[in-house]
Amino acid sequence: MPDKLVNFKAEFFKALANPLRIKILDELRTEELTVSEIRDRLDVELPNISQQLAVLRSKNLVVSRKQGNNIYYSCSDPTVFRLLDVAKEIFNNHLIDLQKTLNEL
Amino acid sequence: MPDKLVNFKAEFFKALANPLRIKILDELRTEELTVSEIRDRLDVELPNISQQLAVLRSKNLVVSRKQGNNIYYSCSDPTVFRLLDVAKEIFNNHLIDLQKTLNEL
DNA sequence: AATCTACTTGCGTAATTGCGCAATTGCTCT
DNA sequence: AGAGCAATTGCGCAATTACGCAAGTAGATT
Repeated sequence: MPDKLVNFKAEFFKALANPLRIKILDELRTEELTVSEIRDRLDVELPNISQQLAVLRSKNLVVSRKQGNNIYYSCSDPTVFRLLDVAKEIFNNHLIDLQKTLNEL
Repeated sequence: MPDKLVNFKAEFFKALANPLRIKILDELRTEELTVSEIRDRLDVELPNISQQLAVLRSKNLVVSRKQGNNIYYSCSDPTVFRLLDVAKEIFNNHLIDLQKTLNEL
């Protein structure tokens, strides 16, 4: 695997390696939202949201669009949600394994 | 999304958020390998490999099996590779977007 | 032009991470 | 028992990160 690709992946996963950023992305699954709307939904301080959005922006995970007084954020590539879904699948697999282990006791 | 799941995902992506760990996982795509074999393939200090394997182990991304003098590592859930593949896909999408932007200039 | 709104940036602190090096553990085989 | 090999652990340092708070910016509205 070429180094460029490996580093991209690492940077990419780093961007996802934070609960708040995952929650933000999840809010953007179906709609475009302003920073304040995200704040209201997640009940987190505005600067914190803004900062994590900046991280997501820098890794091109979200794009922003200014309209009037607001900045609307949306996900730039819906493929990202597949990552979240696969992660959930792995989570479920772990639960199943755990259950199997418990049943064997 | 429940907090348990969000945190799991964050922890999980954190485990993937490192070039060396990604390289290690990629080596384990097709075969079970000892720590020394991984070291030889990636040309990295042994303690470093061992440390990153410990991270992967703690997040249940790999499992180990002792045989004779060696410890064999393998990936516990091949679903993980789907994550790496989706990440590559996103990487490619970015490249395509970049190219489009360049062509428009 | 002054004010308001929406958002971003800067700063400080505490916590985490990667990695090089040395020391140690745990097996295996004489 | 002890030599030898494979792997892990501990330690120290530099770098990064999250997040709370305060200050700053930019465009809209009066």
